Order: sequence, then structure tokens, then C-alpha cells
Amino acid sequence: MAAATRSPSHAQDHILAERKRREKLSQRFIALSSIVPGLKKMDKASVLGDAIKYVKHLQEKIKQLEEQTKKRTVESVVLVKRYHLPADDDSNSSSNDDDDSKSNVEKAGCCSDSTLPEIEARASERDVMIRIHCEKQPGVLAKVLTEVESLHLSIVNSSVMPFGNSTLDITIVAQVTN
Amino acid sequence: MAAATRSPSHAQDHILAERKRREKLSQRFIALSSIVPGLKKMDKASVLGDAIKYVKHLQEKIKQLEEQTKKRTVESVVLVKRYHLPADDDSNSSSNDDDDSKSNVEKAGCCSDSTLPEIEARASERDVMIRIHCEKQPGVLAKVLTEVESLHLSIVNSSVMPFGNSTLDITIVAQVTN
DNA sequence: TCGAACACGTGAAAC
DNA sequence: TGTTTCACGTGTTCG
Repeated sequence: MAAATRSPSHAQDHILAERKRREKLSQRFIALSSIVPGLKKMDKASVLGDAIKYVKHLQEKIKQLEEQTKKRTVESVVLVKRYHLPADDDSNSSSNDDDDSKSNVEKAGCCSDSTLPEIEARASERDVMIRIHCEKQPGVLAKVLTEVESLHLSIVNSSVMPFGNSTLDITIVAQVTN
Repeated sequence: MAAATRSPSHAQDHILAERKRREKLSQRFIALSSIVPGLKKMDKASVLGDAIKYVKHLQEKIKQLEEQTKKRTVESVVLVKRYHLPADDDSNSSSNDDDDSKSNVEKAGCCSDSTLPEIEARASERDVMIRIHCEKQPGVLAKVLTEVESLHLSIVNSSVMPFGNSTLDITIVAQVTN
């Protein structure tokens, strides 16, 4: 009951240990206050409080930035996922098979990153613009135009440009039909 | 020298105040530990340490995200800043004024955000593609083509599409000249 | 003279 | 069994 910590020698150990612990905490406080910008009060409570606010602020900012970058890609890619160009069911698609053996190699080589096709769509009133950057394939334009026209859209203008050796850039402007 | 805290009644005030201060600190510690994810140890030193690491991590992440989003716009806009399309020195720019009174209203309404013109450029080998989404102005295409040709680029293909009432979408493919 | 903030030594609880 | 961590009361300093 009376004396819990008996040996007087180990008592100083306790003091020393506690001293070390406090010093470690102080260092952490200093370190924390050094990375939190705009700190006015340097007392512990304020450091903790401002650090909490700061962390919440950073988390919010990250969430915004991530949503922002997400949207920029999703807006452009969502159509690709839904109508990923229907596979060749046409029997006459083989008409161009022997056309150019070299192009097959380049198809696999160039722009091999799976980011293609890139599809971008934007709308203004009744006008819709669709821009597609895809691999050069026979019949793509017809397929795309058919797809577009089947979506209550009437083609107003279209353009296909070869770019590089193996890619096409298709730009289409259409109007929503009533 | 001997006794600093004299009055025994106010001594309890001191105790109470210190008690309150400690409680406030404890609350802050709990609050901080609650917003730092993946905390294993809940002791004060660890909370502070992990909070420091977490803050640094967030700061780094934000820096990356901001650079990432910066680049996506800078890549597209840098040309606009350097060669911001020369102002209209043409006197016949008013030729379309009486064309359609309704379109003026829509001009102000649609796409009024000052993000135009949008310029996107990409390169593949010697090919360069330039896409410009800008306001409809007489002579823009010629100006742009002249600008492009003055940059060691020879025009391979170009296309202009009206989109909406007041904007144009210009797509140009050019090749680097030796 | 208050009030706030801090570091210290100490006893106890947790593992 | 130690080692670690905590909360407490206290003395002291600063504005």
C-alpha cells in the first residue's frame, strides 16, 4: 500500500524514461507545426487544432481534384465502353484482307497503348459533335456513321483524316432529330 | 521564494484549469487520430508521427494531382498564349451583322465561358495534328493555316466544321518540313 | 493580479 | 517481470 516503486535506483529510470517520452512528444509537435502552413499560435492545442483543420482541408482538396480528373476522362470514354464498336459480322469485311500486309504489323506496333479509341463528345443546343481518334480500319467510318444515325442523330458534316501511319481522326457534327 | 501559490482556495482553480487544458488536448488528439486513416497504435507519439507522415503524403499527392491537371490544360493552351490569334484588322467583319437577330442572343448564351479557343495538338513521327475549337470569325481558318505554315509545317489536310451557332471546329494535319 | 501555457516528477494501469 | 504510456498535481514563467 505504502510504497509501490521501491528501489530508489530504478526510480530515476522512471524519471529518465518519462523525460525522454516528453522530449519525443515535443519533437513531434515541432515537426507537425513545421509542416502546417499559416500557423499563428504555436501552443500545443492550437497546433493540434490547426493540424486537424488542415488535414480536413487537404482531404477535401484531394477529393475535388480526383473527381475533376475522373470526369475529364469518363466523359470521353463512357461511350466507348457502352458501344464498343460492334465486331465485324459482315461477310465482306475480308475483302481488304490481302490489301497491305505491312499495315497489320503497324497496327500492333504503333499506338499500342490501349487508350485508343478516344471518343470525345460535346453538345450545344441541338448540335452534337463527336470526335474519334482510333486505329485505321477499313469500314470504321461507315460503322460509326451508322451507329450515330441510329441514335436520333442526323449527320450534318463529317471528316476523316489519316494521322500517322495507323490512326484516323474522325470528326462528326450531327443534330438531334425530333 | 518559499511558497509561490499562497491562497489555498485559488490553488484548486489552478488544478481545475490544468485539468481542463489536458482534457482539451485529449479531445484534439482523439479528433486528429479519427481523421488519420490506417492508425495502428493509438498512443500520442504514434498519432503525432503518423499524422505528420499522413500530412506529408497528402501534400505530395496534391502536388502531383495539380501538376497533372495543369499539364493537361497547359499542353492545350500554351499555343494560344504565345500566338493569341492576331486581332481582326479586316474591315468586312460586320458583313454578317444583320444575318439573324436570334443568333446573337444565342451567341451570348451558348459557350459564353471564356475557355475558348481550345487548342489541342498531338504529334506522331513527323505528323502533327492541331485541333482548334473557337468562336466563328471570318478569316480564322486562313489565319490559322498561315500561322501553322510559318512553323516549319506543311498542311496535309484541313477541315472546318460549324458547331452550334457561334463556334467552329478546325482540324488540321500537317507534317514537319526538313 | 489574474490567466494561460508549459515541463516536471510521480503513481498507477496495460501489455 | 519490466517497459511503456498515461493522467494527475504542482511550480514556474510570460503577457
